[in-house]
Formats: sequence, C-alpha cells, structure tokens
Amino acid sequence: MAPEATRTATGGAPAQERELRAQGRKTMRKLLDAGMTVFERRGYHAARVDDIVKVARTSHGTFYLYFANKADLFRALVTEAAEEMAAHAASLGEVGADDAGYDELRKWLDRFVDLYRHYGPVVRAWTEADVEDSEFGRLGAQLLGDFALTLATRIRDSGRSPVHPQIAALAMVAMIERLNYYVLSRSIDIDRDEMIDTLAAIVHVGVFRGTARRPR
Amino acid sequence: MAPEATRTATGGAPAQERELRAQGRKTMRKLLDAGMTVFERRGYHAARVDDIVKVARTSHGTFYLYFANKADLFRALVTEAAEEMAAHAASLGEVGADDAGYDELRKWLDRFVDLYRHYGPVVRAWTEADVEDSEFGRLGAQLLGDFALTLATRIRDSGRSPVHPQIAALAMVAMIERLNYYVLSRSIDIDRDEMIDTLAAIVHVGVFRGTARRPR
Amino acid sequence: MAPEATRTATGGAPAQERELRAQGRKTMRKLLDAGMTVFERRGYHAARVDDIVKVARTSHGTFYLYFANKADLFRALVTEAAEEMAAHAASLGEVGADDAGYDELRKWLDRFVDLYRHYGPVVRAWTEADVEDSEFGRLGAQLLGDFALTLATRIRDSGRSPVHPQIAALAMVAMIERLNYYVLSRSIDIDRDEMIDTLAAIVHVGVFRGTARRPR
Amino acid sequence: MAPEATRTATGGAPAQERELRAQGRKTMRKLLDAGMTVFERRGYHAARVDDIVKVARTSHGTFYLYFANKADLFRALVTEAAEEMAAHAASLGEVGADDAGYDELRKWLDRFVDLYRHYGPVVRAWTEADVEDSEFGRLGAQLLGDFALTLATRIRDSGRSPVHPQIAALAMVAMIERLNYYVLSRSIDIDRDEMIDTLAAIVHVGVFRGTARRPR
DNA sequence: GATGAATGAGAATTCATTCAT
DNA sequence: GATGAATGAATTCTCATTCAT
Repeated sequence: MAPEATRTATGGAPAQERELRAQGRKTMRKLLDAGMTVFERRGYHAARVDDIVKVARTSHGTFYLYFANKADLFRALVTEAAEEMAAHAASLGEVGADDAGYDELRKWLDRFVDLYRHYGPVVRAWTEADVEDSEFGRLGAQLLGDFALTLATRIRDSGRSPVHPQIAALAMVAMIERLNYYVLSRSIDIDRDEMIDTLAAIVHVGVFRGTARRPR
Repeated sequence: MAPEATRTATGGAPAQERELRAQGRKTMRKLLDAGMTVFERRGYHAARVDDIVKVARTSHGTFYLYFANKADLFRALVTEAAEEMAAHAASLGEVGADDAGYDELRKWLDRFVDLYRHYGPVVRAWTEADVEDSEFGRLGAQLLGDFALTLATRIRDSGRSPVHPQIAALAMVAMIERLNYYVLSRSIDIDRDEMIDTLAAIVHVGVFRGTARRPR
Repeated sequence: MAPEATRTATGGAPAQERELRAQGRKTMRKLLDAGMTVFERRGYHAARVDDIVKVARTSHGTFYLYFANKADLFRALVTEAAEEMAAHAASLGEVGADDAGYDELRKWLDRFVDLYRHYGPVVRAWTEADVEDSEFGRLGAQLLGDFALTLATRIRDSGRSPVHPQIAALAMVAMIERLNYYVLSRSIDIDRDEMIDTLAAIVHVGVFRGTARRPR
Repeated sequence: MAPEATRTATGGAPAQERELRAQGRKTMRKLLDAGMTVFERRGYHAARVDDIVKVARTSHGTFYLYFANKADLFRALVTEAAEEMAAHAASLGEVGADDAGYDELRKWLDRFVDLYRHYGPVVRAWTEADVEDSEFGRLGAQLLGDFALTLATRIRDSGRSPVHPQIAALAMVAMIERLNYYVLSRSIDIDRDEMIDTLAAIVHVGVFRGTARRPR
C-alpha cells in the first residue's frame, strides 16, 4: 500500500464546481505535485504561485482555474496527508511488554517513516503556515489530537504504564515526528534502521514498560 | 537565575557600528522586546517591520537605526536564545538509574520548560524562518548539534543504555522541544508538573534504563 | 536612415527570460520611450519609476515585468544609443585637406547632430548616472574609446596633422559632444548650420590642417 | 596664486546669520572640504549628508548649524569655483597668429588645467545637479556665458578668424572642459604636457588661424 | 481550456531634516 | 557649539489575483 495508491486529490474550490475531464485532472495533478515540490524547497510562505506554475509548466491563469489561491492548493495537499496519517495512527495494534509488542511497535514506526518521507514536505510547510492561518492550525490540532488519542488508548490498554497516557501519547508523537523532521530537513545522517530501532526501544521501554531484551 | 538576568542584547548590524548611549540602548531593547512579541503573535514571515515598530512605539526610521532589517533583529533574538539554551544543555549532571538520577533529570527538565516558555516564540519562529533562510538553518543545526552532543555524552556515560546514544539524544531533544511546542502553540491544556513528570519518566526509563519507582 | 529605423530594443533582464508577443513588445517599447522622455525631463537620478509608468500609461507592476529596475531600462536605452553612435563614428571617410575633405567632415557632423538630437537625453543622463554606477562608466568609456579610435585613425591617415592623433581625437569628441550638449540643455540659441560650419572649420583646419577656403 | 589662496568660503545660509568664531570657521571649512571629497566620490545626487558628516568627523546636527541643506553647501562650493573660473577666463591676453600668440594660449590653458584639477569635482557634480535644479542651471549658464564671452572677444579681436566668434568660443570651452573631464573621470592616461600642446595647437590654428610652426 | 499581460495593494528601505540633551 | 536620536515622507519592488485573447 504505497502512499501513491490512495491519492485522493480532491482539488481546490474552483475545480469542484466543474466536471473535470482527463486533461483537466492531469493538469490539476501537475499543479499538486508542483506545489509539493515548491513547498518542500521554500516552505509555505516563500512559495510563490509563480514558482508552482513554472514547475508545473503551466500559466498563472491556469492555476486559478483549479485552485482559488495558494492556500487552497495547500489545503488539498494537507488533507491528503492528514487522511493518510490518521489512517496510519489507527493501524497500531496492541503493544505487549514482550517481543511481540516490540515488533508491533517497530513495524508501525517503520511504516510511519515511509509516510513521513512522502508527506514530510507538507507536514513541515504546515507547521510554518500554521502560525498565522488558524484554518491550518485547526486542521493540524485535529490531526494531532486523533493521532494522540489512538496512541493514548493503546497505552492505557497496555495497563502497565505508570505514566499519564495522554501526555505520554503526545510526547511519543512529538518525538517521532520531530526526529524524522530533523533527519529530513537538516540532512542529519542517521541510519534508517538504527533510528527506528532506537525509537522503538525508547517507546517500548519508556512508555509501554517493555521488558524484552533489546533486539539486534 | 531568571532568563532576563543574562540578556546580552548584542544588537543588529547598524547598531554595532556606533556606540550607543543609554537612550539608544533602551530603544534597542524596546525593539527587541517588541520583536519577541510580534514574532510570537504572527510568526516570522507574517511579522512586518511595521508591527514591531508599532508595538515598540517608535518610527520606521528608528528601526533601521538599530537593525538592518527584520532578519537582523531576529538574528539578535535567536542568538540570545541559542546561548541560553546551549548553556542549559551543558548543565545536565550525571543521570544514574536510581532516584537521584531521576531527580537530576527532572530538575533539568523543569528548568528547560521555563526557558522554553521564555524563548519559545523565538524557537517557533525560528523553525519557520529556517525553511528559506539557510543562515538560520545553520544556526539551528548548530544549536541542535550542541544540545544533542551534551546529552549523548550523558547517555554514554551512564553506561547502561542499550540504545544508540546520539540517536537517542536527538530523539530526546525532539520529544522535549516538540511537546513544549504543542503545549504552548496549540494551547493544549496539560498540567505543567504532570508534563515534566511524564517526560522525566519516559526518558529515565526509556533512555537511561532507570529503575526507580515512579515518583509522586 | 533615420534613427528609428534601426531601433533594436533589446529589453531588460526580465523581458529576456520570456518570449514576448506583439502586445508585450508594444508595452516594452512604450516603456522605453517613456523612459527617454522622463530621463530627458528630469535626468537620471530624479527620474522615478513612477514618472515613467505614468508617461507610459501603465502600472507599476507592468514596469517590473519588463525591466528589473530603473537602471535596467536605462541600460537598454544606453545600449541602443551606443550602438548607433559607434556605427556613426565608423562612417567617417577619408578627410583630405581640400574642399572634398571639408565636405566629408561636414556631412559627418551633420549626421552626428541628428543623432545627438535623438539620443542626447540618453547621453546626458548617462553622464549623470556615470558618477556612481561603474557599469555605466564602463559602457561610456568603451563608447568613448571606440569613437576616438576611429577618429584617431582618420587623423593619422591624413598624414598631415602635427598633433597627437589620439589626444586630438578625444579633443574633437569632447568639443563636438559638449557643444551639442550646451546647445540642447541650456537652450542656447545657435543656428544649426552655423554651428556645423564652425565645428567643421575648426576641426578641418585645426586637426586636419585643411587649407580650403572657408565655405559659404 | 594657488587656488587655496583665494578661498572665500562664504558659507551657507545659517552660518551667515551668526558670527563665527575661530572654531566655527574651522568646522565650516571641514564640512566644505568633506563635501568636495564626497561630491567627487559619489556625485551630487548620491552624496548623502551622512557621508559628508562622516568624512568631516562631525554630527548631523552640526551640519545644519552651518548649512541649510545639501544644496546650500554645494552652492558655496560652486560659487567659489565659479569665481575662480571667471577670473581665469578674463586673464587670457591677446592671441596673435605668431609664436607669441601660441605661447599666451598655452600658458592660459596650462593654468586652466590646474584650476580644473582642483575644482573638477565641483564642476562635474554641477553638471549632474544641473539637470533638475534650475538654480544650479542658471549659475552654470552664467559661468559658461561669461567664459565664452571673454573668449569670443579675443577671437573677434584677433580679426583673423573666419569662424563665428561666439560659436567658436563655446566650442573651445566645450573642448577644453570636456577633455579635462574625460581625463580626470575616466582615468584616461594622457601626458599633461602633450594634452596642453594638442589643445593649444588645435585652438591656435583652428580658431585663431595661427601660422606658427608646431612647437616641441 | 489555456495563456500571457496587466494590475495595485502592501511591505521594505532610505535619507534629509528636526529635536532634546 | 556640538551631538546622538528620532522622524516620516518618498520610493522601490514584489506578488497574489484578475483580465482579454
């Protein structure tokens, strides 16, 4: 289940008022992809419609045929990312104190890293856009909430953790998201498997009071 | 030792070419404080020089008497913050597996939360500015590096941790910084002490393999 | 062969990155012409982009669609003028000591006066811009050099002149250019033909050691 | 009779309303000299009061104690220069067709080159300021007129010249002034004596119908 | 559907001049 | 007399958005 498979590409406001044919859908996709590229390169604020349009090899006029404005395109990307992330959060199974629990956790983290590698640019630009635009803030808060809620449930279910489940869940999200961010944005050179091992070990022992021998 | 005590207020480029008298230094401080306020409110990008000037109750021209531009003022703030943060990182003592180790960790976190409450606006705006301006990126990467290095040393010194010290250190920073960020920016309502307890517990057990009974 | 015939209208930096259609080229021409008008009226420094835009009956934004800034537009005008001037310098034929030599010289001067009447505004603004902007200085020095070189060759070829050919050539340029400048800028009231006669006579006798009877 | 000897240093408007003591006069002279330096370096427009004040090692406030504004200081310099120039123009004696005439002309030119080397910066900035500010334009037109009138009289007096005396006089001024300008501003490398010889030869033969053998 | 051209509000920056000490 | 500080009008330039073809 590669991220690409589920791309919904809802499209912006103007596009939803019209029927899109094959060509139209293609143009819209080009713009979305270009947006991704540009937001990654320059962040949300510094990204200009002009940049996006150039990368997509279309014109200014065309852009506004599909999206109401820059925020509209961004919202489409963010929504796509948020849905994938939320789905992923829910996919974490029971995390026992034993090796099986560790494995479940590790597998889940592994998948997260994939997702983040794909949607990272959006998530990062999001953090940035967030500050002023309360709309993105709300979207983000909700995603964060959903994400943390699922984890909190798993922590509480484990019945072992002496820590505050909600806070611990948020702390976990913080650690996982931000470490990935550091690695991607600062080009810190960390071995992917080692990173996942470390995260899994800290979370399993620190949050789920795992007792399994450290693997590898 | 409140943060205010050590404020160095280096000042921007134009201010460093002149020697400032009392009044000048006062005005510069007003501008720095106003910058803090505005960056907090609107983030780095959305902050306009005009906003800062209004908050500081000075004129446009005056601003440029002390700082070359918005980035220059921000750099002054960032430098101030970075110095404090780095100093704090270095202040973490040995973290044993016992209660004393836990206490050391908790005390250190407690102090961090204070610092972050003060400099948070800067750190957050920093993350945002970072994307385009590589200068801030470098400053940030360096601070992150310094911070993580100190922690990695403590982890390695503890001799107990089966996790990769450098990665674990980065993960710790990520968790601590980001959880504070969530709390401050999303106005998530978490009790300060509980948050510190939780962070201390996760790190002590997860990273330092602490064995102490959960306090409280 | 009126000056208008050869207008190349190279255009400024931004315009060269796109390909212009008919409308675009027209707008660019409007801006160039407006620039000429405004530089003539107020000189290089006092000319504001706003003035140019008003004369061209376009908007501010449009200006920057075609030129990077005032200097960029000016450079386009200067280049145009420099090319014409250089071509004209090269068109001076052999100048003998007899009446034919005088006639050649006079014809050439006559044409120069036409050219200068057209490009004078640019040349004058150039002198002014020159002081600070070394780029224009270089362009000007080169044009001056080209111009003088051609004349120096003619002087040397004449074989009669006891004066230093290069210095004499520069002196000629100085006299011709500056007298035209005085006449145009100070609105000194001199009869065009008399001016040309006088210049021709001085140069023919003073530089080429002409022996022809004074014409008219 | 070096230029320095006759410096009148009239001073700007504000200075004339007060009595100046020794210190005051010294400060004013510092500002005038600094103005000269800065106008030479950057031209009239680009020269900022700030530059002048820095070179003079005084403050902004002090500047306005002596001059009403930038133009006021410039006017003081220009007046000084204009007086010297006018006096020099008048000093040209009778120019005969023989060697003595040539010598008179040459001596006069020699002195002019000295003067121009000193006041050149002012004259050049003047040309530039002239474009917009009609006050300087008038001053310049008057100087030019005075200068040319004197020469025209000498030309007419010589009784030999078949050229139009007034036009020829203007042409002479143009040539002399501009060649010096080229040499000073473009740092064209011409031997001073050769330049004077050439100018003298062209003018003597071309304007005064001199018959003397070319000297040197 | 698509495109190049045009627009203008908004933000940054400079610098001559005035002011308070 | 002298000075550093403050001011704000004037300009330049950018870029999201609309328009005409």
